[in-house]
Amino acid sequence: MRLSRFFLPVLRETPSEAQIVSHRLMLRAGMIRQEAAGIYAWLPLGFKVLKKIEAIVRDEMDRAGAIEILMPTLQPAELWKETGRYDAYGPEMLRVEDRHERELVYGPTNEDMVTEIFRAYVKSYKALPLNLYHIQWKFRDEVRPRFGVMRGREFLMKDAYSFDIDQETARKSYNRMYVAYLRLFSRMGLKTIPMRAETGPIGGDLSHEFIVLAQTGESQVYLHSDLVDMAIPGEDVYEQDDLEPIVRERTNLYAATEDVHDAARFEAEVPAGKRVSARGIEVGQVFYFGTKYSKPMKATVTGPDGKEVPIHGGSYGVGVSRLVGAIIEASHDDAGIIWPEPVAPFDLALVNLKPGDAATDKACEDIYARLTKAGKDVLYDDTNERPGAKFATMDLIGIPYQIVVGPRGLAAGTVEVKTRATGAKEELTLEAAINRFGKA
RNA sequence: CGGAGAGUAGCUCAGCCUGGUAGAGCACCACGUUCGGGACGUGGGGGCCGGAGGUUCGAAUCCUCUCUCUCCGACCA
Repeated sequence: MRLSRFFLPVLRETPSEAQIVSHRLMLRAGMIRQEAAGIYAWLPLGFKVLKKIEAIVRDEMDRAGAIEILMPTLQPAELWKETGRYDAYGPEMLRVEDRHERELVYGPTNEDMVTEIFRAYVKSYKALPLNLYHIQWKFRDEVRPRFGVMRGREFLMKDAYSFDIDQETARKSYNRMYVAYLRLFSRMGLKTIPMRAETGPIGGDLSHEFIVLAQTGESQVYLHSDLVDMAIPGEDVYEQDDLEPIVRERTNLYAATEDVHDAARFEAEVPAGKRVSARGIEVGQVFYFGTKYSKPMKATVTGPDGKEVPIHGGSYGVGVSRLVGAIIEASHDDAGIIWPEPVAPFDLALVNLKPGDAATDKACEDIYARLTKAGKDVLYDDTNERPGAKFATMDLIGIPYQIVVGPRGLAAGTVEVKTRATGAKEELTLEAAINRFGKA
């Protein structure tokens, strides 16, 4: 993409409404545009990142054996009345009426609907376990939206729902998602810690929140320091039938958000030198809720013994749009965002320091053409901005690598390759620079 | 939903107290000089001053109502 043809409305000044760093940087980098309180339009740069995150989530869910569907944003109110949540959910749920005066809700979550879909088709235990997920926009009419996309009213969420014949197998499904979450956040360059959590309005009795440690986190968390650098399971982990050991290794160590924090237990279970108290951002949550929905909704299957039993369910959410903010909170510096490579909006930036200079233009076009052909997503800054402004923009939008091409370097036969995260600069020949990134 | 604050140009803000036909910096456009870490000059475009009432000869400015947004708290992926 040529920057001169791209739509990248970067702001030099910080919009006054933004308080936290991720919100400020997302506005400055031209990633989002606020349209109403807690409601954002995604501009090209932000949308690219959102899609990258979504793709990683999807890929990991598929690996873990979940099956993607897509449920609508609007749901009939009857479904919610059937489970009693129409009243239980409160004003946070957006309710609308269509022209026939039928009540609809803009889905804040999908347990009710997915259970309805399940019960319509699945009648035998032989179809289990089953895990259906979708990635869809949700709406929760928060009293006080804030922090940009970190707490919007409209947000993109991946929600998966597992169906099992009994508690024991449901536990396996739960563990599978637990491990999938460890991997999926790690793949985005995030360190997340699973923590015991309250179950909230979703209900149930087994739940963990996945928390990114960040100084600007919204909640206080307490944990055993060994959890921080625990190895992430490899991609072949799903071949194992029983993931309990991996889960147990973590749940044996104390980790809790302040809602469920027990100071006495914390001190009893964690040696003084291992106690960590930090701020965190919740990016995912897993629940096991048993028959909470299957009983009232009569989502039953016939078991091997011929008896009809309600399925045991779990639900598993990832805040996809929130992750964009969370990643920035965890990875930025004074100059701007530092994208982890897997979620970066572009693989690398190519900076032409002197457009109009024949040799510089030619070198840039050459690099651009060859890297693009090699499958790299390159942002080519071919604008007439002054070099300082170009560097500031590139640092702000946080593309992992920059190839800087100018007459001075070319005279010496080199271009500069900069790594955003470390600030490291190398002088390479043009060929060396291309080869550095050109192997697709 | 309680408490606090803000709505004036795309962004950051001044003007309001003490009414008199709307400003600055940045951004944008043109020309020129510049050009390796956010250049400079000259000229230019852009605002029914959130909305509705009211007071007044006259309202961005005073009064009333209303909408929106932000912050702190309680609540949440």
